[in-house]
Amino acid sequence: MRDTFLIVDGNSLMHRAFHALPLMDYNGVYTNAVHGFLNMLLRCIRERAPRYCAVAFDEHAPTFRHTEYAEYKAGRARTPDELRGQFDIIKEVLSAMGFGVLSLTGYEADDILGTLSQQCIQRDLSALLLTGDRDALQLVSDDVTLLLTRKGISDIEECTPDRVKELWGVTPEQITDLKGLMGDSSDNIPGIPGVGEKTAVKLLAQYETLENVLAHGDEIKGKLGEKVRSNADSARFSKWLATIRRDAPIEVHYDDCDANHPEKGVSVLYKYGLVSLAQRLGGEKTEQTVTEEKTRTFKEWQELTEENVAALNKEEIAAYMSEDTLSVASGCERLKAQLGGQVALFDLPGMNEGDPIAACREIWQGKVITHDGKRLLHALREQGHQLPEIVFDTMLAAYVLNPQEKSYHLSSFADADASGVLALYEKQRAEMEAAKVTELYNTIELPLLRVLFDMEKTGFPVDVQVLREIGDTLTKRENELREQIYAACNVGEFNINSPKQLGEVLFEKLALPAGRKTSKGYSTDAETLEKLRDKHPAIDCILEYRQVAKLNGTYIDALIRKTESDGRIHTFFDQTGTATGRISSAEPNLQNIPVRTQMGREIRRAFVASPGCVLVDADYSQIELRILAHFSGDEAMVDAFRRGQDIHARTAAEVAGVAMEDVTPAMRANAKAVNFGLVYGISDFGLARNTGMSRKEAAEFIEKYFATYPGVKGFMSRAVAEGYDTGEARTVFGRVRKLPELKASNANIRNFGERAAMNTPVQGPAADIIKLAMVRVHEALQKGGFKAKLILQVHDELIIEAPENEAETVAKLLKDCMESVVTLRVPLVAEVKVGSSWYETK
DNA sequence: TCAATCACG
DNA sequence: ACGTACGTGATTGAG
Repeated sequence: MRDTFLIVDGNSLMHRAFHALPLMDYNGVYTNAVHGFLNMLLRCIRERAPRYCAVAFDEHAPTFRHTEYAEYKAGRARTPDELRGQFDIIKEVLSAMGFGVLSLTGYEADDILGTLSQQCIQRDLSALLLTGDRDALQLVSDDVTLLLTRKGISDIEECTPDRVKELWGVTPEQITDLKGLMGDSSDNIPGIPGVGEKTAVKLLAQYETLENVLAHGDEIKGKLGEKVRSNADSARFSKWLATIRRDAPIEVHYDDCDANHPEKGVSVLYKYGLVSLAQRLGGEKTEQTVTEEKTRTFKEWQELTEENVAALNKEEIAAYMSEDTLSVASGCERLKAQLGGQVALFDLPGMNEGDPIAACREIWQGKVITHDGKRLLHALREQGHQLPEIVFDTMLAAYVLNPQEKSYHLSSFADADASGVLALYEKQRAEMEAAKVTELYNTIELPLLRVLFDMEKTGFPVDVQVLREIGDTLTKRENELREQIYAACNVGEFNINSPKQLGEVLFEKLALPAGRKTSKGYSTDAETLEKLRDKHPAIDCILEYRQVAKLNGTYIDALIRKTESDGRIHTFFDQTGTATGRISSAEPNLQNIPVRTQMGREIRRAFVASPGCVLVDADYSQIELRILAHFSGDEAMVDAFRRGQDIHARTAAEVAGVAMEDVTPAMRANAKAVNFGLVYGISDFGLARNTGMSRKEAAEFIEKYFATYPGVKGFMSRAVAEGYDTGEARTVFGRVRKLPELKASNANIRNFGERAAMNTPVQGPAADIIKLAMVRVHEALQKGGFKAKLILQVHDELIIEAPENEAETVAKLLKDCMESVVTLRVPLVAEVKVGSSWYETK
C-alpha cells in the first residue's frame, strides 16, 4: 500500500474548533481552538495512520489590500482577538510534534492543500486532506481523499469522487464551475444572481463546464438566459475566486513532516496547560520505556560518591510528597524514602548500613527545597521525624508567579518527582527575578508557610457539647418550621431545600408574583423572597427555615465531625487558593463561621480556648478603605482617618454637604454601601441592588461621591488604565494578578476585568499586610518565649490562644505588630479583645 | 459535575 | 445593548 500524506487546513479547522468549543484559557492565554484542533488531528492520525503530516496556514500579502480580490475577502468577518493569538501556539505545538507547518506569503491554506496534493500525485503518494472548507471538494480525485468536518469538528465525512457526485450532483472538477454559477455567500463569491444550486447543477449536467455554459448562453431560454448572458464576467470572476491554486511555489521536506511522533510535543502541551492531551500522548509510552527510565535513575544513584554522601547534610535537598511516598533528591543524586509504616528505604550506596531513619533525620537538618512543603512537614511530623528548614517551595513560587493557575500540582510544572522539583526551582528563580516577585516571596510567602503549618498543627479548641446543644435547638426549630410551611402552603409535603420544588409551590401553586429568573427556573433566593414577605404567611417561615437549615447543615454536623481527638479543629489554610493574595480556609472553612445574625453568632460560643487559656482576637479596622485612602492620597479621606472619624458618617456628610451631626442612620448606611462598592469596583447597578436606591439615584450618588473625593476617582481611573496598559494588576508588594478579561471583546467580561483591576490593588495589599503581620507575630511569640500561639486568620482578623497570664502582654504584642507592619499616610488600627470564646471577643 | 444558595471578609 | 458589585468554601438537589 502507498504511503499517505495528511495535509491539513489549519485556518479552517482552527476557526471551526474556536466556534465549536467554549472559551478556555491558560494563564489568560486562550487555548480552546488549539485544544479542539489537536484533539481532532490526533484522532485522525490514529485512525488513518498517515506517514506524513503537514498543516497549512494562510499568510496574506499586505499588497493584496487594494485589489479587487481583497475587497471581496474583506467582507469576511475579522478573526476574533481571542482566536488570533492561538495561531502562534498551534504552530509551536505542531512544530514540536514534528509535523510540517506551512505557509506562503500571498497564498491561503487551501492553495497549499491544492499544491501539496498535486505534488503527492506526482510522487505516488496518496493524499488525505483534512478541512472544514467545502471548496476543497474540487481537489478530490482517485489519489486525493477529502476528510470534511461536520457539526463543528466532531464528525468527519470522507469524500471520494463518487461521494462528491452523490452529494452535489457534480464531479469534483465541476465544483469551481458550480461556484462560478451559484456563488457562495459565506465566501463572498457573487456568482450569477438568481442561480441557485439546483439550476447550476442542471446547467452543468447539460454543458459540463462554466465556459461552455457561457458560450451557449443564447441557447438558454427566458429570464435565466438573460441573467447568464449579462453576468458572464461575474461568473468567470467567481469561478476564478473559487479555484484553489495547485502551483504554489512551495517545497516540502518530507523528513520534516513526520506524522508518527507527536509525543515529542508533550512538553509544549504542558506549557499551555493542555494536560489531558499531553497525558494521552505520554500515556502511550510502552512498559519498556518506563522500565528504561527507572534504570537510568538507578544508575545516577550508583554514581554517587562518598564525598557527596558526606556533603548531604549541608547541601540543598529537594523533596516531594506524592500520596504516602516521599521522594528526595540532592543535586543530581537521588534517594527515595517510603514513609508508610515507619520504614525508610534508601537506594543510596553507602547509606544502606545503620539506621535509615537516623540517616533521614540527618538529611532533614539540611536545607530542603519542596513542592508543597507545608504538606511535607505534616507528613514528617506525623511520622515522628525532625522537621527540616524549607528554603524554597516551588508551589509558592508558582503562586507568586501566577496566582490563577487551575492547579498547583507539581505535574503541571515539572516531572512529578524530587529532581523535577530541583529543575523547577532553578527555572523559577530566574522567572521570579524577571517578574520582580522575589522579595514578595522571600519576605511574605515563604516565611508564612511555616506560620500556617504551625497554625494548622495547633488548631482551634472546640466545645463539642455546645455545638450539640445548639444543634438540638436548631433541629427542633427546623422541624417546627417545616410543619408550619406545609400547613401554610397547603399543597402537601415537598422538599423545601429544592429551589425547583419550592419555586413550583410558590409561583405556580400559590401563584405568587415571580421575581428574577435563574437559568433553570424561578429564583427563590433570600432577596427575592424578602419582597414577598407580606404576600403569603409561608414566606417568613421559609426564610427562617432556610437560615436554620443552613446553620444546622453547614456548621453543626460538619464542625462536630471535624473536631479531632485532641478536641480541636485543624483547618487547612490554602496559600495558593486566591487571585488576590488572600489565604483561604477549608475542611472545614473557619473563615465563614456565622456572625451577622444572632442565631448564627451563637455558634461562636463553641469556639473556645483550652483550659487555663483565653482567646486574644484582633481585627484591622477598615483596612481596605485605609489602603484606598493611602494610595489615592485623597485629602478628605486621609483627613477622616487621621482624625479617627467614623468614615461612613463622614462620607455621608461630605456627599450630602451637611454636618456630621446631621447624618441620619439611613444616610450613613448608603454611604457605607458606597464605601464597600468602591473596594469592589463600583457600579450604579451594584450599589442600587445593595441599598434599595434606584439605579439612577445610585449613579447620582456615585457621581457626587467622586466629586467629593476626586483623589479616589483618580486612583480608580489609574488602576483601570494601568490594567489595560500592562494587562495586569500589581500591588505595592509586587503581587501580580493577570487581567486577561480586559482583552475580551465581550463588554461584560471586560467590565468584570475593570472591576477586578480596581479591587485587586485594594484587596491585595490588605492581604499582604496581614500576612506580614502574621509572620511578625509568630516570630515575636517565639522569640519572647510565649506559650501563646496563633490559631486563626480571617482576612482582617487574627486569633491567638494564650495562657491567661500571657493574655495582657500578648494582646499588646498582637496589636503592635499588626499596626506597625507598614506605615501608611493614615494610621493602621487593630482592635483587640480578649475572651474565653470567639463569641465573647466580638 | 453543575447551579443555586448562603456563610464569611 | 447588556448584565454586575470583589474575594472565598460547603451543602444541596438534579442531571
